[in-house]
Amino acid sequence: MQETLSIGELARRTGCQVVTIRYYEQVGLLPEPARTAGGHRAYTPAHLRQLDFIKRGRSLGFPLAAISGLLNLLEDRDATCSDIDALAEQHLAEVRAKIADLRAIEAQLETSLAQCRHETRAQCAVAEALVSAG
Amino acid sequence: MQETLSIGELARRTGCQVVTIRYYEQVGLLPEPARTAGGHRAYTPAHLRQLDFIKRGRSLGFPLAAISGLLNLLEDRDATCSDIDALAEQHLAEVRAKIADLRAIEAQLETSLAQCRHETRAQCAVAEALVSAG
DNA sequence: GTGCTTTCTATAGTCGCTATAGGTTCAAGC
DNA sequence: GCTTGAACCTATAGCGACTATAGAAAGCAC
Repeated sequence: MQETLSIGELARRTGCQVVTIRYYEQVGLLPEPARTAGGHRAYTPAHLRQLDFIKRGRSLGFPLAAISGLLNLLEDRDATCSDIDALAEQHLAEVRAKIADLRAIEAQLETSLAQCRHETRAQCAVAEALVSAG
Repeated sequence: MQETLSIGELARRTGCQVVTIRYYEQVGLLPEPARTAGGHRAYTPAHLRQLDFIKRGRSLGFPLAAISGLLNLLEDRDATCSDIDALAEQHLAEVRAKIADLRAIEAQLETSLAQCRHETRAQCAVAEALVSAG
């Protein structure tokens, strides 16, 4: 009937790892595929599309739970564009918060490293920043 | 002889959580303290200083392994300032790499959200970015 | 001695995989 | 038909840095 894909082919086409695909199935993110007589997974093109979606979501940093929510929204005929955008907005806010955190860390490390004269260990500015309050 | 601190006091003074302090002991980052007759941990001011150090390292995003390395360097009389700075430089590079990743994600999310007209679900730019290659 | 808070240990869960062990199936070549 | 080697199967444990839970014991004020 339908052409199917082995888990290896699916991995190659999506850029996911085989173990990761099985993991997605285990946590309910990817539906269980049919099996061959020998018990090997036989995926359909629909699985390929869904895994592509998951992969893109992951590359945007969405956690698996959010991707699961997005998949539900896409299947829900009553869901609106705003519902989808709300998830993306929320994620964007988290991404920006992380960037802000990391930039503060970057600035502190830069300052300490710039101040350091690389002379004696006792005067190391990096050590200083860690030992005393700053 | 020496005034000691309970784990709760140590937590309050350092801003760590009690369970986290016990975890640090478990993984060998904080030395095992003496115990009271009843088995409660009795910390010294040296523990307080070390935990403060760990806390500052964590707030700079250093992984526990790096903090362990830094602690060893501080105790090693032969270690130089450059040894310490090398660890910080390496960490700074990792922080910058993460920032770059997150900024790319931020830009993509911003673009999708800006393009979205919030009209029909089928035309949602965010969904579009996830469903089709981009 | 009576409560109440703090502390104790041990275990399991979080997230998103990754690694390992030990076995089975499949596809191609002969 | 048979062999070989790759791909596949399940189950389990590990990563980092905690967090949560349960049930018991200690400590301290009144």
